Amino acid sequence: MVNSPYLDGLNPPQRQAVETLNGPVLILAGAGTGKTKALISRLAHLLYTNTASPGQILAVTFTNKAAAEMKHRVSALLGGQSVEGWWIGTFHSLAARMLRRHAELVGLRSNFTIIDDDDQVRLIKQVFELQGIDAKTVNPRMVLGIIDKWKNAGIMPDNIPVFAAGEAPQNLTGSQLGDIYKQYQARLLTLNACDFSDLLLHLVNIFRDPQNGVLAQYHARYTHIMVDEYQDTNTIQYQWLRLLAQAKHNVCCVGDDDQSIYSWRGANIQNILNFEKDFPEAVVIRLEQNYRSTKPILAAANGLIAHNTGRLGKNLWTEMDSQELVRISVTMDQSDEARSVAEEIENIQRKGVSLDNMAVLVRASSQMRAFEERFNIFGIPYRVIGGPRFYERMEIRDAMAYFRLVNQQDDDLAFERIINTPKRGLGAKTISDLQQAARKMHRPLFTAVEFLIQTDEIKPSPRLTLQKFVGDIQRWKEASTTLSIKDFAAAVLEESGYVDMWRNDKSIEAAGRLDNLKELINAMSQFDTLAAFLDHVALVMENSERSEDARVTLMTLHAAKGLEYEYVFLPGWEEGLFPNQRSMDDSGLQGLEEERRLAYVGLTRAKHKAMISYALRRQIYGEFSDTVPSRFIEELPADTVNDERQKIKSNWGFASTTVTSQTGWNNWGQKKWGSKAPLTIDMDAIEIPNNSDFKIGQRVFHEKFGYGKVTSIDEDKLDVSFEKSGHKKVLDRFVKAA
DNA sequence: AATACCTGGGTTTTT
DNA sequence: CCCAGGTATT
Repeated sequence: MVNSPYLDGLNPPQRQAVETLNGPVLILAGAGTGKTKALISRLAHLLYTNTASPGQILAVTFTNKAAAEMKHRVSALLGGQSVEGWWIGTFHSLAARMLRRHAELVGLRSNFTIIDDDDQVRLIKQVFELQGIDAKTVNPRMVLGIIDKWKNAGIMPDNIPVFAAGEAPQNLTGSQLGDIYKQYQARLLTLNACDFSDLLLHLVNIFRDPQNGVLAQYHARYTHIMVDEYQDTNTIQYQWLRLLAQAKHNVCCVGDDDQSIYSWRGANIQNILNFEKDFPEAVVIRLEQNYRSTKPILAAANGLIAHNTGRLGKNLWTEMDSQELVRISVTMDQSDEARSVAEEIENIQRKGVSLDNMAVLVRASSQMRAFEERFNIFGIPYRVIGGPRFYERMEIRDAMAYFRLVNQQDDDLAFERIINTPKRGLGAKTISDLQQAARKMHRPLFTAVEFLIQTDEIKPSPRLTLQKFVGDIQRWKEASTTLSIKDFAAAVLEESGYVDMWRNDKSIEAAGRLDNLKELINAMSQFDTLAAFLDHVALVMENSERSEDARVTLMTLHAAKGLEYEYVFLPGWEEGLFPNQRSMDDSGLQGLEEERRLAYVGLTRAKHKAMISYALRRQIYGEFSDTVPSRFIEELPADTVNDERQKIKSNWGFASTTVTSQTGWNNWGQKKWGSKAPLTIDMDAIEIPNNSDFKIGQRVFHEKFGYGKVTSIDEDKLDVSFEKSGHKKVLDRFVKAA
């Protein structure tokens, strides 16, 4: 065999996973067991042994990050060789690439637009209007959610489920929903566009039609298929895979049923079981040695996930001993929680640990604000992953609409978005006239307008404006083929008056928006064609914000999958928040178990130390409510945790009190959580500190805020007027008498 | 047609 | 509480 450095340092099951090149392979790989390493080594092995050439390998990942990582590592393994053009990518990006070649088979043209969720909503609202459905009584997003679920399950408009009377969601009838779905799809075709889920749905439909011979082409092309994060595949993705793999059966899927956290998006753990059914000769390999976390962390995670039923079963182990247990702590409220995390971050940093090695993983993005605020006060640099995204900003979407319309004139959504942005004096009336005319002509808006401006149908003033607009688009279209992408973009934004619109805007955000537009133009320079750039934005949608300096990472648990950090903070472990109430209401025990898997994912991100916390009160929609600690805390084996609440208990010595939970999250919607019986909270475990030893007017010292005078006292909360930091509400245990 | 107020709904998670 | 979208007002 050829030199094979990638085989060094693999443990026996990893090595088996790498060397079993032919036939179906299912790798059940626990967190931190080196599955990516195995997958990448396997890809290298396929090449080194001449089992497959790059063009014959299809490597599918779930996230763009994972795809980028795989490309990067494969390239490194091959001595820096470029992997450009290899079939490594997410389900959606690979599907888009394929669909562009066969678009006409489903009634699209190859330059079809992939619309974002903002446009989806706008489109569905238009469909509502056509059907006389009031968008105020029926939530468009909900309906889109239903349609998307169907799409992810491979359900076409003509075979949607039958709803019993009154059973259909959103107070619509089943036939109404079917009509909406149908019209939505029809509108998409008219716009020469598709939504995200369509990429796979269309392709599966193409594959299923033997007449066109497309599937046979791909069967001949791809000899080996690999899939990462297999537990997160949904039905349509699975169908796509199975169709592609059914000829040669050389398919290798890597997954962990304990990390399945996307069932809400249609992911189906059953796919793991289906795999063994569809490919009965599959070799199943388990990777169980964890190279990431210490024994206490792993024991805590194992103990927690053991509460789930219906697992495939896995026994993760590690050789890494540690005295550092999983810390559990409690704070007064979320800002207190954020402060305590910030302080701990500074403590860890003082020990010489880089901020890059620390992460705060939250259940819901609404939790992030408190941390961002506190990090800003403390001056702790942080990066947010998965927050408001660059490409979702208004100015970026506007700019993109210009580019989209230049690329593809049937894109009415783009047309509508920019026709009067910046203001060109075209009011709602004119625009709705145009829409009506276009509808009558059965033409996209742009084509209709192209025609109308040659007639006297439109009044002189809007006519002139539209003539200019149409001329601009046509000219830019020309420019897009002659100029560099960057110059083209700059020209469009400048000549359209869009940049000027923000230059003339005196609001505070205007400068930031201009910066973002500059950044957009810069980002575009990496692309050869406009189409390539548009695809990138539609499919990747992520901030490529790469900063040199060390930062704490703040993100959701979902976004954290696949990542690892030395120190991991897990705040907000409260009933209702985590496990999330809606998840449990919607999906019952299944929902709870998915939440638990999410907790498992969180814990197993930590290499050295995990720190769980919760707040006694949390503000939801501006209102404070009392919380109950997450059941997951109880589920952690006692010998794996360092429960700091115990210390508080001995310090304050309080009796147990029965609290009837009337507050909780019941202001959130109409739902009340869990309150079958009054909840008994062990007040020993919760800090209600002694009455303050402080008196009004007393001079005190606070670590962060310095010296000040107490102005009022409310139980344990002091109002202090600090000499340097001004008036603050602080907890008495954070100040000393001075 | 452009601005200023107001209301109601939202926060689970994302390719 | 905070935002987007809608309505009222100019």
